[in-house]
Amino acid sequence: MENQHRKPLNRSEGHGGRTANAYALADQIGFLLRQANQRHVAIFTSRMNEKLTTTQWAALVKLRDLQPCSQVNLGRETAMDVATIKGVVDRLAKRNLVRTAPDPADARRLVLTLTDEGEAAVDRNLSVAHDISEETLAALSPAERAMLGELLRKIS
Amino acid sequence: MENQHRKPLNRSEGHGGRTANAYALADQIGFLLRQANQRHVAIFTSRMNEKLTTTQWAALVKLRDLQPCSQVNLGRETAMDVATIKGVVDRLAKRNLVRTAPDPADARRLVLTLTDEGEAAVDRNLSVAHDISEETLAALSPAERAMLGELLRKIS
DNA sequence: CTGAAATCATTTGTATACAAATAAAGAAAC
DNA sequence: GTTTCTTTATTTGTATACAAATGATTTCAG
Repeated sequence: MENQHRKPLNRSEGHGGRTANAYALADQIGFLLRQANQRHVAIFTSRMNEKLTTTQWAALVKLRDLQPCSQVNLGRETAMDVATIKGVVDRLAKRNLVRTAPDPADARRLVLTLTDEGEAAVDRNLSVAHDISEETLAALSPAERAMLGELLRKIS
Repeated sequence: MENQHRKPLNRSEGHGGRTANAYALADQIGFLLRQANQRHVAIFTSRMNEKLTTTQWAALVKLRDLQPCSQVNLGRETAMDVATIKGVVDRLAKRNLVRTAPDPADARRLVLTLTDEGEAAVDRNLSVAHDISEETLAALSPAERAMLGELLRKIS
């Protein structure tokens, strides 16, 4: 039934010299970013073990490098909003991958560290994570991968 | 307090010849895509009128080109899961920007069209949407923009 | 003509994503 | 020492995002 009975009408043709054809969804950077991200997440979900999500993994890996670390700082380092990192940390703590404790020096703060299970989960999955990035970028040459990284950093 | 008392330990050093330093979150394609997407969404949200979200806008613009169109098809064309497009269409219908009706030829289907208000909202915001993409890509030269688009398509 | 497979839509559940409001605690200014 | 500002964390609400299950309807194979 799709479009079978009705010819598409470019309603804004003639308006201000810019036709509707000038704006194609498939060419918009937002659309391209969303699609690329979705495919990456799908690859991640299908290959990562222990039902870890992309953001849970990011939090674990970053915490391993920064620990001990405050929750707000971990959120900053992993590009997550304060409400988002709260939820991610809660779920990781619930799975006993992360330990939380009050900061003796500053009662406002929550101090995060990886548990032994958390450290082990990171160790076990580093090569998997590497393979995930590899699969996401499989269609690109090494030079193209470097270029993509540079261009994405430029627009972030 | 961050890392003040504890030197970072690269626990996996010596394991299989690949150090933890080989996996830096900030270099991962997933992280870069997520950050670029977040910045784009923030720009979109701050500039788009009528509290339209990126996915609502995508649905409106695509529907304008495809209408009349089934819900499942609109979801496919806008890279949205069947549960997701259902929610997006519900919110647009609730705002009277989209009309839904059963398909006389196929009782399984929901046929979508834009209302007059929906058409008007698209017309009013095409140049805004164009400016949003422009701002997202402002740091890139025309050649870099084309390259980014091509690379993102290759990994989608 | 009948049964199986496929399609479309809805629902439920879980996980982000983030704005905004709120509260507690620490830092800074006076 | 007090007041104001900033920081950290939690909570609430709204919007995706998608897997999985379910039901109705259409299509296809035999």
